[in-house]
Amino acid sequence: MQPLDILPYLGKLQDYYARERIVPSMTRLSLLWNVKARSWTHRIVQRLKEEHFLENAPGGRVRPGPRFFERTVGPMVRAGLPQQAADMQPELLRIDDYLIENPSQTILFPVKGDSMIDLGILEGDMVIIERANTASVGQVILAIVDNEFTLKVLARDKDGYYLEARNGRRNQDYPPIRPEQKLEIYGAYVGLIRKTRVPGHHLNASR
Amino acid sequence: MQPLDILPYLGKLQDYYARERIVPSMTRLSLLWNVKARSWTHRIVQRLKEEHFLENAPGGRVRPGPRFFERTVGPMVRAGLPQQAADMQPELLRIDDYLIENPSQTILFPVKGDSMIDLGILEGDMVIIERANTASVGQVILAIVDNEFTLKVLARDKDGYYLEARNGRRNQDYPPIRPEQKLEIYGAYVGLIRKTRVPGHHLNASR
DNA sequence: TATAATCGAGAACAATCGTTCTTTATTATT
DNA sequence: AATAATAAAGAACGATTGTTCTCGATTATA
Repeated sequence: MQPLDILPYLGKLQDYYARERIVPSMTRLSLLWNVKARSWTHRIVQRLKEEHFLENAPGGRVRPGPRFFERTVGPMVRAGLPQQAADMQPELLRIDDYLIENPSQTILFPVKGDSMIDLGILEGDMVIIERANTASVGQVILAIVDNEFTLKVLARDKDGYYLEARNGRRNQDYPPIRPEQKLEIYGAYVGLIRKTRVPGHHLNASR
Repeated sequence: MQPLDILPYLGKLQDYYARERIVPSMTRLSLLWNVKARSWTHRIVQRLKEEHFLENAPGGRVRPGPRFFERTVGPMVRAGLPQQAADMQPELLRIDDYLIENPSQTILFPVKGDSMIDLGILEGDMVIIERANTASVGQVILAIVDNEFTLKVLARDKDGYYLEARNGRRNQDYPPIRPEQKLEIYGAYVGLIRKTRVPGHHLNASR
């Protein structure tokens, strides 16, 4: 461990960040930490940076680093019990972070039908589509065919590009789609979210 | 719609925030938005605050507001192109709010194996589990069997409760699991997220 | 005890910050 | 064509920023 015990400072900052979702300035950090000198606060911050609890952000500002959201693991952890609980906890934005890379280019589309069931895309799911005009063969894309959106696999043979479904059991119901003239690609399938719970219905509604 | 079209500005800021996880200063926002005057940037920021895309943070700084993480939801069945829908305001959805109802009781678990493939749960997906000690027959639950987590369907016959897989093609590989003594339920399957993009790999890497 | 390292405070600095005010272009409306 | 509203830029303000330097107090080590 470091000579300077930075963990109490880190704890206070973590609590503050959970409240305000921002790393404050040196002056406000000094107030939060009961440190009189901004220079000393500055030094503590640098220690926290060295330990990757904090890191530099553009504009000389500071943001949480990779270790900032680590949770201290208690001593009584049963074997096999949720280690996973540590990595993702209170940050509500993390799922969003995980799934969405370019927010302005990303749109959700509810799925109708079972034409892509072999890829685990079910009716009622929401597919995450990132806008793109091009794609490569084998990719799952959202295309516009006859003024309707269709989620299919982009394929190609000697006659050109076409769209394939992925439903092995009802293959005859989903023949390949060959566009009359042009194949308009709207975006690429980059992820999926599914909510199985009935809205408003709570599982443990014992109250 | 607002007189000043703030959505393009919002989009750029959202992308920036996805990268840097910080709302920059006015000066840097001006650079990002190609606005010459900091005063004009200031005004756009205030519009975004009025619409609750941004909000004030301690120290005169700015942080994302409640609507910052909303995603647009596109139409799936409706005929017509999205440009036609320009007049009607698009539906917005926050992924986290949509999926998670009780954050403190919710944990993500990565999926191993294909035993639940018939329900569209694939290896590599993240299932959303809400803690619960009880469940009803037919529900998908995360149970603890032999100190390991297992995602299965809760079933019951004359001999008592047991766990079923859902893989029609390899049924013989996943026989029903009958606990020796007690069946420990960890939580209920309430949703799923899937990221198909390879992390760090951009689809349109044409540079 | 002597000495070095660390802890903590204060002062000072240029740079940047958010904000406000004024002025000029552009657009829409009458 | 006249008028109003909006979009955009520029200048300037004091306040706050991150950083560095210096100097006493405390602690550990030799």
